[in-house]
Amino acid sequence: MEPTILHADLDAFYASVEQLLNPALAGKPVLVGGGVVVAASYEARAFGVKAPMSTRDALRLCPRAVVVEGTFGRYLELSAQVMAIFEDSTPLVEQISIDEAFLDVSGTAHLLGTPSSIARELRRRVRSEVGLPLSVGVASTKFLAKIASARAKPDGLVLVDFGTELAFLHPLPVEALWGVGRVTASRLHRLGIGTIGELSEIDSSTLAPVLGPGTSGALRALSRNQDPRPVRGGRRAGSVGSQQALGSGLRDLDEMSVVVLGLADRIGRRLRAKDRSGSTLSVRVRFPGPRLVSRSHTLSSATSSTAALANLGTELVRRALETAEGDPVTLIGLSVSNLTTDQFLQLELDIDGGDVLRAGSAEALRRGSIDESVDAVRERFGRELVRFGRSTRVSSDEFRRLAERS
DNA sequence: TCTGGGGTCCTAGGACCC
DNA sequence: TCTGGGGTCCTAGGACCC
Repeated sequence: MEPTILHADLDAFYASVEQLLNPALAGKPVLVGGGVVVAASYEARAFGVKAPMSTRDALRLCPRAVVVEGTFGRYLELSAQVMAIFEDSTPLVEQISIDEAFLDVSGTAHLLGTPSSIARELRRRVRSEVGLPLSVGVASTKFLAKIASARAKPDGLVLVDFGTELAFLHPLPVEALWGVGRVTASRLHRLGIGTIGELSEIDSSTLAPVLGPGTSGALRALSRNQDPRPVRGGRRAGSVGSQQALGSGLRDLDEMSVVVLGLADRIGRRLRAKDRSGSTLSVRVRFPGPRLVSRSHTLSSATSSTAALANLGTELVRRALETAEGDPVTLIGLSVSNLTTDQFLQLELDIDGGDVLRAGSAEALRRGSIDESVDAVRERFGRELVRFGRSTRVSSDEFRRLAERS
């Protein structure tokens, strides 16, 4: 018997795709990104280049590197092809980013062979059918499989068999743990803890005051390879967001509201394309320092309307600015959470003095041009949209006529 | 350290309800 | 009106990941 959790991770994904699409780049150091390196091929990493690093610094380390801007749409396509191959080996696939996923093969191992032979087959198929290198870790828990796949890179396979987990885990630095970043690592170092083995020996009365009871308990459990989290298939995103850096910064709220409108439009379109709506809008504003201020608001019903997100977003930015004392804003981010899946949408337009027009919209109509329809209705009546949420279907000839005119 | 843009999860306080 | 405890939701902030 072998452990049945796999972590499959594409190697230097964006850079590998660029090398695949343009064979002239194969075997050469490739940097993907603009001002910042988002991904670096292994040939570039050999010179010490890492993401994220400024392109200027990266080129100093590796002057022969080829810089490409990146083609995100192609990355999504190839990612979907790879995920489809994963789905062939088990229905329990939990995609955690564009280039990696957990697989639980406990249900299919008796049909397809041992977990490590399934992992070899995944690597072979992704290489031959998509053309990309894939590394896989096989272990008894999720986080250990993830550490194993990192050890397998580039283009390898690592199995951590039953009984060998702690011997594999304990010599590693605490930074190898999923969830230990810069802050937590430096707190652990101050306690004299450098390796996962040392972490496993520390008692909670020492650790909890430094990291808090939650993080302390979780890390102590991980250091003993205790990770009960199951592989969850069919997970959907819990939030949709977009953000924009603003260079040296903006001070004028009108200029910021233009940025907010652009972000709201991007988010609104992505939500509508997925038939989803959200009821909580969060705004993140960065000031020099850097200082981050966030403001959020929860609506009584979910929305995917560009106009509604933009109006509320601008209001939240205005509230965030109250803390700023004239500092320039260097970044604005918008994010919609509390997502629901749309079935039908109902519009209520406040026309005048308590006289409310209700108009229902069928899904097909909403998909194409609901925002334009809303804007057309609003223009026509000169009133603000007051409610835009999920509801049961209400048919309305009046609305259809208005929408058709737009 | 920041440079980008997309996310997840956790914590803690306060409001509100039973 | 205050006594108590428990649960949920909202908001703000922070750490972390790719």
